[in-house]
Amino acid sequence: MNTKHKDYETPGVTVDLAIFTVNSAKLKVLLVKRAEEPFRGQWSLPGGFLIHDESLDNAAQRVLKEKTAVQNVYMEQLYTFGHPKRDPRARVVTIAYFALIPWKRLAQPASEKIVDLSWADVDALPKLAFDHKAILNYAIQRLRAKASYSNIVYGLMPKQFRLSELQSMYEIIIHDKLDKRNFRKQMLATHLLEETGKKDATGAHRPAMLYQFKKMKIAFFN
Amino acid sequence: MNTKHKDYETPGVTVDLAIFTVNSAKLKVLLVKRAEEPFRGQWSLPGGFLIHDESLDNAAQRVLKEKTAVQNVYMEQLYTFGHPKRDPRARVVTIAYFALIPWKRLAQPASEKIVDLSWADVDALPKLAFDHKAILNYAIQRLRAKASYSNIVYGLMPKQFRLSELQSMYEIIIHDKLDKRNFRKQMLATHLLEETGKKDATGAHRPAMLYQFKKMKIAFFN
DNA sequence: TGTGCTTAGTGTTCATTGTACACTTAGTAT
DNA sequence: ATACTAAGTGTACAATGAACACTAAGCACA
Repeated sequence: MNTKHKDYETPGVTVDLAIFTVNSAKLKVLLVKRAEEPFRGQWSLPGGFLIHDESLDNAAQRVLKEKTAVQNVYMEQLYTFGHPKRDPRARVVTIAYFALIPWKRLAQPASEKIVDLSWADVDALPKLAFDHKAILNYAIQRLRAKASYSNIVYGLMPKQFRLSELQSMYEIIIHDKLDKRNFRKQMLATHLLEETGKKDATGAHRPAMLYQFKKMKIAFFN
Repeated sequence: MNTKHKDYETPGVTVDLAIFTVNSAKLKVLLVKRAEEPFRGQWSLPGGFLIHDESLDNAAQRVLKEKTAVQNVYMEQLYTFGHPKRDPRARVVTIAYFALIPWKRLAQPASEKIVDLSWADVDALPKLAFDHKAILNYAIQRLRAKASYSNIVYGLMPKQFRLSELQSMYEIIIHDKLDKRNFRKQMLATHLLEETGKKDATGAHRPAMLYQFKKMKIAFFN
């Protein structure tokens, strides 16, 4: 258990977050412009070193709150990346998380002010620092996979929404068109949705019933 | 990026392995009796500190080889555990892996000799050191889940086998009986199996055709 | 006020997949 | 030759998934 043996080492331990939202029909991820070496000036995933007495989940929550000012959103541990050369200066192992935030919950004016933060379209990413491109690809893959067999997409929806909005969210994530009638049938069959009684009368057309989730809990279909 | 800041710390980083095999119709996991404090004398999952210039996967492979003398078996990263108090003496973050080994590939005489190693029945586990019980439960859950929607069970089979043996393996993992005719239909429909032409004529009954996997690659059904 | 535009909302048919179920075959043992 | 054991095989029915088009309700504008 002696961590000072010459062959052993105590790598730095960080958490990195792939924080997703959807806006303007595009899947976006939060990027941070690095203020320090290495990769100064390049875009990267938000992250930070593990702090004393803080669990991994807590560290991820802390970073999330620092960068987005939101809490209580869907977050899960993704994978741990530890290639010896992933940081050019020192050995750093990073535990990657991914999080989902409904666009409406983001304080847009505040985050727009911070020039070093950017919600980047995942289909038009800049060059990223470290191995963050690989981490992000892994996160996107997981998000897309889970969207097709769970209700993880719930994490991106506002409190109340039209079924057509929910369908659009699925379509954006899985990159495919869905049949309106089948989609509604399936969603209502899960009994995870409930009518609010309210109607959304915006637009020059028939108003839509607003729905909400009975409780925000991730369920698995099949 | 300064890891010496007072609030930061560089925790120890280990890998721990849940190494499974099946023998006598029971799912077994490899345990190691701890020779040192903390938890001296208690059973634990095999593991070890990360070594300089070694990737996480390599570290896991190293531990696997040290304890079982096998290589080239199915292994995947499971989850990373980092509760601040999971090791009573120092902060240690551990990246858990799980591995599957066909019983026949284990050099039984050699491993039996080592009194500090034990293949424990997962339904009759001793008290485990650290949070290894939680890690193991997580691993078992993942194994059972994956068995039902992938061909991960392949990792537990010998080179050649009867279909009835493959069915038994599934039944042991998922803890349920399967229909013989439906099972065979489904397995052959994947086209991942091929007849060897050989027959296994052991036992006082009709000999069975021996099958093998076309290539050991994990596929997903559904 | 009525005509056109837009999105909301709704069922049925058909194809595919999954599930339940029982008898014959080929060998060994006695 | 008879009994025992596991191997091997097909069909009918149920459940699920996929394709598909029209009516309803509101707004805008002439």
